[in-house]
Amino acid sequence: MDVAARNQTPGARERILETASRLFYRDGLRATGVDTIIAKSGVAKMSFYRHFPSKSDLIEEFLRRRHDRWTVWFTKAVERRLKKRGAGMEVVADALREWFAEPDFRGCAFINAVAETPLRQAEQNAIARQHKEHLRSFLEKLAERLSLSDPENSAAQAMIIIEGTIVRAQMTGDPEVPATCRQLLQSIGASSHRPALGNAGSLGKGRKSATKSSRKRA
Amino acid sequence: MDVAARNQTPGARERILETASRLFYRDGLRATGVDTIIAKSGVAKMSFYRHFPSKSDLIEEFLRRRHDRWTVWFTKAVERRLKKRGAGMEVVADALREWFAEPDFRGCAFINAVAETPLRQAEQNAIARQHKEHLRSFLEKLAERLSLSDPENSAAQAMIIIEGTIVRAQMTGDPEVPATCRQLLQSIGASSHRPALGNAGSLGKGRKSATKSSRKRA
DNA sequence: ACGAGTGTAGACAGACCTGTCTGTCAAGTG
DNA sequence: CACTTGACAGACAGGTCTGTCTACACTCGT
Repeated sequence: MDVAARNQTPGARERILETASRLFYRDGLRATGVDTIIAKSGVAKMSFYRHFPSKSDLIEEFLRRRHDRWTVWFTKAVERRLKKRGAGMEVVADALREWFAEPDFRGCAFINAVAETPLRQAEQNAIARQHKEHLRSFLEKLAERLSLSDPENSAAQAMIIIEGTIVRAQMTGDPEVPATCRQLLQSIGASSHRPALGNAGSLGKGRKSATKSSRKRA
Repeated sequence: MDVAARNQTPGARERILETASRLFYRDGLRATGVDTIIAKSGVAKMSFYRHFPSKSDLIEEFLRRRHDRWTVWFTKAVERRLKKRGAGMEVVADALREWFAEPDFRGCAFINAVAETPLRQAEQNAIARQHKEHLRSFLEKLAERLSLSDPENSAAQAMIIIEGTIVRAQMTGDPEVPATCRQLLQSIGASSHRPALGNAGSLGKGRKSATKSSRKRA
């Protein structure tokens, strides 16, 4: 029996994961009980525990899956907009706007996960951190491609702006948030980029040693 | 019996609130049960329910209290640094650094509260939103005092940067985060401010109508 | 035909959760 | 002294949570 053969039906595992993803994101990890997931996905309890030995396993799988899907979507959304001539880091804001417009948007699943997880639960927090590091790395490469000054610092700035934008969108619901995000993103790493505006300095080589970020964590 | 007479002892209510504040912030709202709070604050169950008819009431009181205390601390921390000649919006980053250095720092209690609260719990979310609106308003007045261009827009930018900084500090623990925040804050509303660097435009009057933020919410 | 794998249905255990209730004690006040 | 007020101690109810277990059905490949 090959791999293709066993995946012909939607399957219990898939239904569980789909339901769990929706509920975990909408209501929170802790607020969603396994009984609810089992009932809503129309599955037997033993089927649930056959596929996921514990709720934690399901949560971790949910986070990994969410990382995969979100990253694929985000990368495409950015790359698509990047094709336009003269496009820069600010296209990220437009991608985010698209995300925020989804009717069930409730912030970043990873920020939310960390927010409701005590420090002792190591695994969940680790997955969330990895997701963010992945995003940061993507932005650093993007900064390089765009010939921004100091890609590492530019990525660090972009991360702050992006996280802030997501949180603001979640908490206020204000539709102006992506526009403000766009302004901010346009201002980073602007030294060797788009010489038309030509305002060098002021950012990226600010006072004191602003870019000693090579050695991290004390 | 006047008001002064009944508040002579530390009291059960105070102990409950103190314990709850610590546990709610450290472990999350949902992860902290009333039994634990009652046990750790050395109080009888009925004393607890006399002062707080339900757990929700305690949570709301916790949030209101946290808002009061944090706001007092933050205002002072900013005002103190603002006295220095030439100080601008970036002093906020230094205040945040001070906060992040606290050993039990685990992000913003209000972001965390919203993150773990399903949309249907209106009251908690409302208090959190009010807290953020209060902060935004403070920043707008600050922007005015500093003669930044478009105070409303400057405050909107600052909010994104601040929220992002808090989330980054919480998720990565990277001690460089406040420095990056500082760079970003220095770049906002820079048109009529600190003419030495003199890089006008590029921000605040970016492409399209970036500052139509007067009409909010659709 | 048979066994392995996957599924459903639902009882059950044991922990934990919020909230109620009874009863005792000590300090302050008329 | 009698009485009120606030606090303590802890049993209890009723619900929900995670996770286990038994029993039965269907579909494969061999």
